Amino acid sequence: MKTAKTVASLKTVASLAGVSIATVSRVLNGDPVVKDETRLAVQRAIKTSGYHPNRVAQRLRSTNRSKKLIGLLIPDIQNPFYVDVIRGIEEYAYANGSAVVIGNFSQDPKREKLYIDILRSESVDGFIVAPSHGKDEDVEELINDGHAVVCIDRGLSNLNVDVVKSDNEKGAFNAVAHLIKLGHKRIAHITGDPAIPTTQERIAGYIAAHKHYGLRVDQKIIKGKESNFISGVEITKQLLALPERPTAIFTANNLLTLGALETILQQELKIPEEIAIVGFDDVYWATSLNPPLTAVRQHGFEIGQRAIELLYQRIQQPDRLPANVIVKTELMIRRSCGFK
Amino acid sequence: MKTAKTVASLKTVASLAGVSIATVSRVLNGDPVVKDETRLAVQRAIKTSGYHPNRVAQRLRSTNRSKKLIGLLIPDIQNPFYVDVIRGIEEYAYANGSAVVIGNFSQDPKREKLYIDILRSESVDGFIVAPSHGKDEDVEELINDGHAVVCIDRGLSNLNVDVVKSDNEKGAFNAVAHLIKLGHKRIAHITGDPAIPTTQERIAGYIAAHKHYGLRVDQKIIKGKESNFISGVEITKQLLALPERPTAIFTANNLLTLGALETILQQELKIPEEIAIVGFDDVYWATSLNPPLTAVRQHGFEIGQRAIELLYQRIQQPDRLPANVIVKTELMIRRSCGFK
DNA sequence: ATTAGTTGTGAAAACGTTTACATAAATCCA
DNA sequence: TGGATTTATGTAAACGTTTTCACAACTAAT
Repeated sequence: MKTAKTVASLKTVASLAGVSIATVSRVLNGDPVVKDETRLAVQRAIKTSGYHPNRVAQRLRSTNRSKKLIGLLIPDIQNPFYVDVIRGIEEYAYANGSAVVIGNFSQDPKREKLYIDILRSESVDGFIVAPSHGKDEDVEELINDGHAVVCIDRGLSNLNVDVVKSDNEKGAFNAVAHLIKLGHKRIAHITGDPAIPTTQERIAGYIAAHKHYGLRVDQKIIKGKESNFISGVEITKQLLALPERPTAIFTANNLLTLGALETILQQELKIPEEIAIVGFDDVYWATSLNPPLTAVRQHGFEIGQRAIELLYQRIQQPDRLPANVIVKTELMIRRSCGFK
Repeated sequence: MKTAKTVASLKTVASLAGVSIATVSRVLNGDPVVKDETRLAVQRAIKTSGYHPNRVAQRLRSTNRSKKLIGLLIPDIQNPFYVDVIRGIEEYAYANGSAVVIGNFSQDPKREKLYIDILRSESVDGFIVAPSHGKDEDVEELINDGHAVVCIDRGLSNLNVDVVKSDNEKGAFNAVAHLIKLGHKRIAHITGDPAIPTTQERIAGYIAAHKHYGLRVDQKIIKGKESNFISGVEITKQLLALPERPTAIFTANNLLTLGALETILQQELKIPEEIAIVGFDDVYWATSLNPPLTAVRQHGFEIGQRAIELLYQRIQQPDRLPANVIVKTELMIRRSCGFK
């Protein structure tokens, strides 16, 4: 027969040590007031009973928490960028005895809302969110209700909030500048979902690079619909069918890059001789591609770390002015753009 | 000034509706005993007060939970296979109003233990675990203490427990058989960490295929140290340096595959003409590789789904006999092995 | 020897639920 | 009409903590 052992509680420990539960609680929380003798007795009782504090009861009772529970809302767990972010957050949480609840809402605002509700009623101590869009009312409400919230990857247009994100414009600028310096004159840009702020920033970087190097911008080869693989395939097809075909493509994220690569491969075009490519998002398999992919590296791990640091701060002083952390990107130059 | 609004509780709703908290609770839980009139009044009060049940209090009080909290222990969140598993679990959880707490322990048993402790004291309703090794005492203890546990990817040697995993041996068999049928006679196998059960099963499949087709097994070209990228690089180098070089490599997971690919690329060997490759783990970027990768597909999403289904069952009837679910694999034939 | 202060501990309330039990009101049947 | 039954609701305990307050036992000061 399998029955759940009744786990040791404060009461168990208290009677074992011959003290009240209050005293046990004091020992657990390191209250210096308890006599050394009692402390030892209690500690012994804790050991022998195998007591572990019940975090649920702790969370219900106290507002002043050291072992935190963090809610994390991720738009797409399949995207390796977010996986890096998660790892950064999780590393820090682990080091501080905190736990992380992850909700992966797959870019679906309805699902995002459900998760917010769940996490709220789990009374998590704070949220880290990549809002599904710039005007995300559910996240706004969360903040207005006094919850600690840090945004990653994208901010909120209506509200001043802690944000940690990449320097998207600069990253795009560098990528395109690299192509221009290699002699490319006709560079297409496959953008992500135009509704997402990062998309716009990357477009801005693309244009800025053209301006900076005195190259004309052709709006017809800046195209994008959604931020996924399919969209990458479709738009690459359109671009490759153009009478005046671009010599290079700059893709706005790793899924678009994959779509582009697959299409180029199918049409048996040589990279970089016939078409060069540089992508936003460096991924761990970029060096195993043939040829290895030149890519804009976002420091996802660091973004995650900064986000949770900010969140801890925000929990401690809710009135601190919102911070805006911009994390640098890095252009990883490999062979997919060719050499000069 | 930013102060947390005091959220509505049963008490708020009760006084608003002019009933007792017990009645409100009954309405919330769909108890048919309440009069329609009162039910309506209460529902109105719930609406206007914006009440959401506090899951922490619910969890503290009752043992009979419908909205579950599931603890998920993942060895390596960077591995896309586990990401698929997570998605499967999470999809089901979402559909049932449950939440998932993820702990990513990065193959570190100490970290695994910490997470188990945390999740335990968060009183999660059940655990889904990929044990860090076959004799995982922490997981065993969990089960012995009466918790609901389902293992994925690997079982427990000492204990009979619900397990969901791929048919590793068959998958490996098919991959190697495919190579043999294409005419390869000297096929190397880069294995994962020999301590992990799946590694052994895949080796068994490799050998079985050789036996089945009357091919001699050369133990010298079955090599492996760890299950990571570095190991893939190292062992591929050794294999390629062999006087009698293999014509094909079968890699035991996606990270090893990447290591192998990078090495082959660096040595400028042509795939599949000079060296063919087939990998365990199909990944979403396999079709964008040049050439596209032939791979054994594990149905991670389904594995996740089956696991959480089993977990729900186990929670409801703790004494049910442990199930052992084997999920089929599928060989995705692409161009990295060449054509006949 | 009395008072004042200090030190260590316990009793009890509170957090927001669920639920066993009690009870008031309404209905039934003889 | 009156007792038994049913129906709907309320009261209060319990879950495992934290925390306020009270208090007993000392110690120190007069």
